[in-house]
Amino acid sequence: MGRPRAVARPATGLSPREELLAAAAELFTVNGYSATTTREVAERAGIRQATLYHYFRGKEELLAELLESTVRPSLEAARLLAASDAPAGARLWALAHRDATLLCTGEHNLGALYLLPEADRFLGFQELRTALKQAYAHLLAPITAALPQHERDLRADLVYSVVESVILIRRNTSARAVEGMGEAVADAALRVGGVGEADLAHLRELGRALLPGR
Amino acid sequence: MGRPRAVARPATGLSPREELLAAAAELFTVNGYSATTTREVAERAGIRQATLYHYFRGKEELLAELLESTVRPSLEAARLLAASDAPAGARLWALAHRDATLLCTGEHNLGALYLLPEADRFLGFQELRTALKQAYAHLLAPITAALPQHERDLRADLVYSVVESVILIRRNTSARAVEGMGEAVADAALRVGGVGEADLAHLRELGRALLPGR
DNA sequence: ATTATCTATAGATCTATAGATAATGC
DNA sequence: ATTATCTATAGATCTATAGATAATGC
Repeated sequence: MGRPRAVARPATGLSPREELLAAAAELFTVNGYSATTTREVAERAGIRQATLYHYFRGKEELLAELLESTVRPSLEAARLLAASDAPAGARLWALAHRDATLLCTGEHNLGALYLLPEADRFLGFQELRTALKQAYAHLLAPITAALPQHERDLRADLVYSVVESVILIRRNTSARAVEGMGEAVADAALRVGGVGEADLAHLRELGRALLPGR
Repeated sequence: MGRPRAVARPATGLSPREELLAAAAELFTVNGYSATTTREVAERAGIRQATLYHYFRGKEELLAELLESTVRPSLEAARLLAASDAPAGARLWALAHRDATLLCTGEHNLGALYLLPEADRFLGFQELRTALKQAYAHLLAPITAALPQHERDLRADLVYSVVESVILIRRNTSARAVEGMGEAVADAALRVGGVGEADLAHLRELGRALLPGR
């Protein structure tokens, strides 16, 4: 109920709030946060600009919600894998696989939100992301145990950003080449971590068994 | 000559044009393009907003210039290495090293400009970047010759984005941990490409000899 | 005369708020 | 009465241009 919309449209099955988030997701990822106006978001969702404020306190709340809801599933996967008793390398492979797959699938390239300069200001999001990064570092630790600390930190950064690079690949190629991306990225993450081909083949086998939906 | 500035400042040795570019570099990389106003850029450079238009046609020209001047040195390195007769793997290592070092050094994290959603619109820049990406793909080709085409393309994307991930690392850690970054990234690029540890040690040796300043 | 700078501002936004309106529910 | 929406708009920008000004050079 409530006053009818000025522009009628076929129902999407989404709530107005969800329609607004979907519209913001598309516009923020493609055009950026500051370049996107509340009017564009609202009209794309089929409502007038002012009505957006019935569902969100402002533009910032839209981005905050998108950022957190995007990183949360990855963090959830990290927590599940932390409980497993498989070798760390296998869990790292599975985490990278799951994460890359999450970043590849989905209507929009939501990971691109992480790259927005504005994302740094959103502390709730940064906290979740730091936790995720630590999960990677923790799983990598046994693999790089022999290296000096400085090298280990660098490896951890590299492994984490190999996974994030899916975002760049998806943007650059603009194709939705999801096929095999999970495995390719998980392999790449372990290779960058310093795992040799023989160990990798073994860990990949174990890692596959840890993937969801099995 | 010309009318004196409203706000006097110690001379920087830079031309007004260069001061404007430096100011824009800092603001665009930290706050983004759309979030940065011409007033902020100008006042940071020590002049009034309107005077910016004496040196640039508009805000877009500032970003266009920064984007192209950032990617050009990498492309230059790629062209020099294309002429070498060292093994492709060694040249790939050297290119990744040079590129990572360029992205790490420098006052601002200029590579972050590549990540701006607005960068896609700048065709001159995109052309240069495509050429650089092709240089990587060309050097990687002999290494992945045995793989099916789809895998090869994916590897090429991964190798290229390992190098670009330096931008993300530099932003995330906010430290200027340049030390060893070139070698770490070049190693990581070859590992992702599928080079084993024994070959890597050899190619690294050859690659070092190709670095500038030797 | 030339030039680098300035002040002032037109015109076009953009965000967020105020308050009206047109539905349904009780 | 409640609520989701609307229209209208205040106030705050922001970009780019017009035209004045204060130097130097000839």
